[in-house]
Amino acid sequence: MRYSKQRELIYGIIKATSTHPTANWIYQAAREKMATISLGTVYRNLDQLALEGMIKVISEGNIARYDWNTVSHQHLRCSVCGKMSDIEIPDRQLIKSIKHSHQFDVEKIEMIFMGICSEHN
Amino acid sequence: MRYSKQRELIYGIIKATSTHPTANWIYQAAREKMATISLGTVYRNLDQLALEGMIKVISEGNIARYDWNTVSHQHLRCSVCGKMSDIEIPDRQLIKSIKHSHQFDVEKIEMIFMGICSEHN
DNA sequence: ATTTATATAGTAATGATTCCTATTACTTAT
DNA sequence: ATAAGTAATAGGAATCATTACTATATAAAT
Repeated sequence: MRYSKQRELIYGIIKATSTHPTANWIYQAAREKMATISLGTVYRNLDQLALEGMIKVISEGNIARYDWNTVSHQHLRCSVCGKMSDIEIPDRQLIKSIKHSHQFDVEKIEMIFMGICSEHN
Repeated sequence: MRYSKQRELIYGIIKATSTHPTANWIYQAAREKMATISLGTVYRNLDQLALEGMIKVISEGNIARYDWNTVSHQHLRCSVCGKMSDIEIPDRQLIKSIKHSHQFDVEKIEMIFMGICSEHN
């Protein structure tokens, strides 16, 4: 993966927000800095950044979201305001017990907790 | 929601499999029994069945899957064979601790454990 | 049986994502 | 510094899942 200013721009945009943006949101933000950037470039770079482990992909409700926070964490999604926030869930014990009970080697966990956030209950 | 033989057919197809099928898979299966059924009908009925709590929707990797098993459970997804299987995860304690730590009322949990199943490790 | 309202088939439209290709721009060797 | 080689880009077309639209059909209520 060699350097490109498009990728630097895209990565910078992701790192500067905590809104877990979609590809299209990132594309719109990128266009304000570089008018000619294309949506395909955004997708390709998101894929590559994810492949290199520099960002995380969250797939929920048939639309991908991207997250600069790559340390193991999960998400709370408020059904009122739609906001997605981070939460750390200890999973060592869980992974171990799944290995025992199902002989399944867990490599990646994606949890989404849907409900009502503190501002809307 | 009034009776229709299309819905009965669709529900029957879902109940008869444990493959966590996609809408298209269900549509193909339905067409073998009723040649004129339309994809829109499949989607509409899946939505309605989910709304009534008769089936569960699993959204993973930008494609929805449907599950007749509506009791709380989660999924293991094998990255080799793609098979998705069920697992029960006790979540009472987890919900309670999220309420405490984040003042967030969890209503629904979706967990996907990606890794290697017992047949491929 | 008639009326009323909901469901359907068929098709068009949308939205997210991927694919394609000619062009551009890093990188490396000269 | 220049040229060659390779990877990345822009722009647009194609694909796939899902939703929307509309005229017709069918279940339910009277």
